[in-house]
Amino acid sequence: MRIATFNVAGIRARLPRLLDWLDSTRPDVVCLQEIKTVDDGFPALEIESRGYHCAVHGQKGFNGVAILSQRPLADVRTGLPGDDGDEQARFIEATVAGVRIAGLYLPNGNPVPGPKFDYKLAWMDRLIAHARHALDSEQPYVLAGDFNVCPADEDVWDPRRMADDALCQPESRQRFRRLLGLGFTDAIRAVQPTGRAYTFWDYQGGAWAKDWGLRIDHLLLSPPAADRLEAAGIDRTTRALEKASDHVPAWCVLREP
DNA sequence: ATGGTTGTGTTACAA
Repeated sequence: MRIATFNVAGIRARLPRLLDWLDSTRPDVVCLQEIKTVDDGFPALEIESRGYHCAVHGQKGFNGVAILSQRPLADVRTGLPGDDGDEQARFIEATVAGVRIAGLYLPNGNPVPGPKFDYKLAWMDRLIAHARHALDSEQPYVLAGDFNVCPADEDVWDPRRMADDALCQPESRQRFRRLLGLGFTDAIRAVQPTGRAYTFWDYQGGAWAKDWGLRIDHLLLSPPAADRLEAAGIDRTTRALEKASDHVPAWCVLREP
């Protein structure tokens, strides 16, 4: 089963690129972030015409997540538990062929310090609590999405210039490490333990041309999921296309049981 | 030097 995550930065602007990529790579499941539209604005017909079911958790103008799957999506849940007052559409979860898959768009958190950074850390605490609960099941569990966290300095084009950024703060990294401490495996680092594996290049300042990137899109696998890990990678070349997202897809392949 | 780019949905805001 090939599972991918892709921050599209606006589903309507990105639809041609997304459809081309679906046709050429044919992932079984795709977690999308930053669709930036309400449920009714999601181009479900076009995506269904490529053979994908859609589960959507949208929001007007900002955020918004979705899961696409060639096989039917079961037990869809939307919203991260732990704060009934949280209106931001950043979390969706569904089961495909016995694998529980969460698609998440973690808050950016800039500027630091401030209320947005406080919200990021609180959101990560809720994610840790939810993930710990999900691990109680023997069911394979995958957390896939834009985590807005660079786990280590080698995931940053220039750690000194990014030192004040919310994506690189010790508090953000500590919470990411706490997820790994629960037993999750970082799929990309499992196949490529060191070196550059960027998934994001800013639109500004010619970042792509200079390879000024960040690794912030991740797939975390529970132990029963990691046992089935066969391959993982990053579709770097999509960043060079016309009308590209500032993120590229990251993916992993789990052996069929 | 407080810049630069993109998307959404109106012309400000988030990333």
